[in-house]
Amino acid sequence: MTAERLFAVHGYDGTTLRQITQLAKVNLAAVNYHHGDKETLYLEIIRRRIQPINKFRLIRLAEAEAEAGDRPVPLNRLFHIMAEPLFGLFADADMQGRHTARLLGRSLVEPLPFLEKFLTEEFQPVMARFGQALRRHVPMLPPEDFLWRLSFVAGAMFHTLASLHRMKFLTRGICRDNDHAAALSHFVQFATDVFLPDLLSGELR
Amino acid sequence: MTAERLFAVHGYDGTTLRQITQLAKVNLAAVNYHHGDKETLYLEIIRRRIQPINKFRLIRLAEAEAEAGDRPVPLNRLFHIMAEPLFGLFADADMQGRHTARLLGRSLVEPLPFLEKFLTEEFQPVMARFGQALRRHVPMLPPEDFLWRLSFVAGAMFHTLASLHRMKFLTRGICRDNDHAAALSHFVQFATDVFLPDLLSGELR
DNA sequence: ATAGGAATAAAACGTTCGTTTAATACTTAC
DNA sequence: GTAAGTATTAAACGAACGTTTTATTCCTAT
Repeated sequence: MTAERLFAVHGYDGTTLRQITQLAKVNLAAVNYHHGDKETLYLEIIRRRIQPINKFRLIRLAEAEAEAGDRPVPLNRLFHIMAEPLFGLFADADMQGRHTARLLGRSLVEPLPFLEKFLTEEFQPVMARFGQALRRHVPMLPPEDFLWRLSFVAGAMFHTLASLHRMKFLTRGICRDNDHAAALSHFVQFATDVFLPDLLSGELR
Repeated sequence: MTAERLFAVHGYDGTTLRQITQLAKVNLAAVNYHHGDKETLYLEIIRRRIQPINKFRLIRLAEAEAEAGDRPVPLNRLFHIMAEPLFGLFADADMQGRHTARLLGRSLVEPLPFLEKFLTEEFQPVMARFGQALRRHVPMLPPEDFLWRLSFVAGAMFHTLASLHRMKFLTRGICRDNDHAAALSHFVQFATDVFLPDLLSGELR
């Protein structure tokens, strides 16, 4: 979809229906006829991408927990389950996935009022179950500390999704653009380290 | 400034000059008379905030390095120098600082074409010096790994700046809104942990 | 006191926006 | 084959946008 790319690059307000319809070579009125208004179009695009991802994440989480039995799911596996479906978007054969990823990274940070309710409802279940599983690794960490760390890690992921397309520029040529495999493995390692029980017990600092 | 608040909340494209001038009770034409066009206004707002902060950070960095002599500046001090002037914006007596912080967090993530050159020139020197100082703590870490971690930590900081005003919502009431002191101390601890030499040497994992 | 430049104000400029209308083409079913 | 529903198109709508023009007020220096 052309709309997805333009929204990802220029944002909601920065994209016009005329840009979309001209580039996609469809009639302007068609978008209102099929999708209602601009806000609905945007929401449908987001939903079509996010819902399968979150369902998939919940399934993978349940699998991992069943497999782990009484033991907690390993940290790196937890973060892999959460991050892989998102970074995996970049692996699409066409360029579409990376636009999607960028759009998601944007939408999760930009506070579009008409999107807030949907995003909350959509992410609440997966965040709740993920948070529980993660919590088992650091049970005596104060809830506040836990949530600060989780927020930092989430911010790192969102930021990566939104800027993976210009990593080469940001790192002065060292890291490659759209290298989702490297991003995923480095992120999982990074996030795992942030919640290492031995680290957080304070005996290393 | 009213413009700063509106830009911070609704973004560049989502804010109109008419909103700004009506809320600020000034004439619409005055903004074009005094600032040229809308892009210039936005850039001036950003510059007026960022330049003092980056100058201050470079001074603090030089002080810390002089004080440390041959030894590297401690990790937590490095991150404190980088983060404190930004989170410190929330400490302004009026509400202005937190809008500024949110605006910066937004601007550093949203790719506004007319801003890119300025931001690059503005942040390149401080990032270069800071990167060097940080590098001394993990000299054998491959440059790629180093930059990935640095990118994650930067993303965490930007995201925190842009969303500190709704931490209570995001943490379901556990963390408070606009708690810049907690944000700073938790972030410094977090970032320090991410670059702990003992951690990165791999012997803990 | 007054001329001249700087700031403010009101009004209008031309564009572009999202959306709607109204007419036409296409598809499907009987 | 034709009627009914569905999809596409061109054109127009009113509103809002950033910016400019023109007129007026304010300030300052001689």
